[in-house]
Amino acid sequence: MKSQVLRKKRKSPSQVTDEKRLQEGQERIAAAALNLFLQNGYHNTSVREIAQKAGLSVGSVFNYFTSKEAILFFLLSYGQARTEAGFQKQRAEFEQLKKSGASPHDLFLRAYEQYATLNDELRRNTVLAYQETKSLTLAERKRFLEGEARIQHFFEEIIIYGIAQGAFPAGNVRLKAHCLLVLAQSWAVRHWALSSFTKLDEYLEPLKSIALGILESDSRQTPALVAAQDGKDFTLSREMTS
Amino acid sequence: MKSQVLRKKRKSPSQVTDEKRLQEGQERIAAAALNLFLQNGYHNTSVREIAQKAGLSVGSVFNYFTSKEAILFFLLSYGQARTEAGFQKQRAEFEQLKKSGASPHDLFLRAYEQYATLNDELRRNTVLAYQETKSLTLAERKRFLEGEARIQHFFEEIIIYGIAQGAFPAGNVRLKAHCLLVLAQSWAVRHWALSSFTKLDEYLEPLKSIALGILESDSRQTPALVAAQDGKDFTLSREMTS
DNA sequence: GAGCGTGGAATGAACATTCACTCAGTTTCT
DNA sequence: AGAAACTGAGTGAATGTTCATTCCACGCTC
Repeated sequence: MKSQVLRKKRKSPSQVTDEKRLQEGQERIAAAALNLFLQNGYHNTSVREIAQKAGLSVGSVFNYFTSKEAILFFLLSYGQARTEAGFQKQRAEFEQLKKSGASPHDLFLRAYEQYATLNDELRRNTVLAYQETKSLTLAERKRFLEGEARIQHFFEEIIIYGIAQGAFPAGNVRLKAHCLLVLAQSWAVRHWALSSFTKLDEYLEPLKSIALGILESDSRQTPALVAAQDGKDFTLSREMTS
Repeated sequence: MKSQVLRKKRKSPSQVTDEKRLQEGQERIAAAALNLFLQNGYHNTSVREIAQKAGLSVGSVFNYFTSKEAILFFLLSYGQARTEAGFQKQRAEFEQLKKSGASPHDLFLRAYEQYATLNDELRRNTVLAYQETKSLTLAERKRFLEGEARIQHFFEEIIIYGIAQGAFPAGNVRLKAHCLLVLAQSWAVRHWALSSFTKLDEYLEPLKSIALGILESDSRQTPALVAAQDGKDFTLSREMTS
C-alpha cells in the first residue's frame, strides 16, 4: 500500500524512499504524536515535542510527513481503516451466515461486539477523532466523515436484514444504527464517566442487552422515515463539512 | 451576579466596571466567538477575528475577558449553568410529584424531554464542549466535568426512584444514566449523521421510546455494580482531569 | 451655554513569544 | 564514493496580550 500521507513533491530531495522504513517511521512518529495530542491537544503540541518523543530531529519528521496536519490525518484514518478492514472480513462471514440461516440476533451481537472491541483497542484514536476533526482541512474532514458514514451503513444493513427476517420490529433504522454507534463510541469518548468499569467486558455485557433493547424498541409512533428505505443516499449535512 | 470570568486584577485600570454593560459586552463577544470556534475551532480563531466580528477592537476584548481562554470557559459554563438551572426548577416539582405518587415513567419522560430540549437549544455549546474541553486549564476542565457529573447524577436519582417504585427493573444505574445522556447529546454532537431529522421533535419521539427501552432493559446478567449503590461517590478518572 | 476637568471605555501599534517548516551541511549506509 | 537519511539553527508569519494614548459623556463653575 502506497502511503497516502506523504505525497506532495518536495523541493528538497530529502525524503525517505524505502517503503518499509517509511512506514515504520511514520508509525513511530504517529504513536508519539498520539500520546501528546491526547495529553495536550493537537494545537498545544509542537513538532519539536513530537520529534523528541519519537527520537528524531525536527527535520526528520518532515521526511516522513509533509506537515503536522498529515500526522493527525494519519492517526484518524488509521483507526477508521482498521475498523473498516474488520468489517470487510465480517462481511464475507455475514453473507455465509445469512445463507446458513443464522439468527439475526447472533449476527448482530457478533458484529456489535467486534465493533465495540475494536473501539476499545482504538479508544485513543476515537477520542482524538471527536476532538480534532475540526483541525483537518475541509477535504480531509469530508473524507473522514464519509468513512464514519460507511461504518454506520454497515449496521443499518444488519438491522434491515433482521427486520426482513422478522427478528426485530420495523423502526427507524438509521436512528437505531446511530444510537448503537454512539453508545459503543461513548466507551471511549466519555470514558471518564465510566470509571466504575475497569475493563471493556464489564461494559460490554450490559451494553449488549441495552443494544438489543434498542433494536427491539418499537417506535412506530413516528410515521416518517421507517424501515423500508435502505439508506443508500446517506448524505452529510453541510454543517460539518463546510 | 458578579462575573466569574473577569476576576484577576489588571495592572491597567482600563476595564469595564458597569455591571450591565459588562454583561452585555461579554455576551456579544461570546456569541461572536461561538460562531468562529465552531467554524474553525478554538485554536484557529484569533482574538482579532473575534473582535472584528463582535464589532470592537482587540484591546476592548480584553476589557471584558481576562484572556481568550476565559471566553471559551464562559461559553462552556453557560450551557451547563442553563441546564442545571432547569434541573433545579424541576427538582422542586420532582419532590412534589413524588409525594403525589406520579408514575415514574412520566416523571422520567418529563425530565428527559426537558433535557433533550435544552440540549437542542444549546446544541452549539454542547458540540464545543466535546471538542474543546481539552483547551481549558486543568482546574477549569475539572470544574466543567464536575458539572457534567452532577447532571448525570440527577438522572441516576430518577432511575433509582423508579426502581424503588418497582417501575423499572434493577440494573446498572450509572451505566443507564450515562447512555441516556450520551444519546441526548448525540443529537448535537453527531448531528451531521442525523440529517434525515429536520427538527428535534422528529428525533425526540423515537428517542423517548428508545430511552424507555434502556430503562427497562434487564442487565442482571452482569453481577457487578448493580442498583443498590446510590452513586454518591462519583469520581472522575485521572485520565481526563490530568 | 461655554469652557473645563474627570474618569470610564475604546483603541491599535508594539512586544514578546511561539511555531511550522526549510535547507545547507553532516553523518550513516551500501 | 555516492546515495540516502538525518540534523538543528534559521526564517518568517502569526498570535495573545499590553499599555500609552485617544475619545467621549457627564457634571461643575462662572
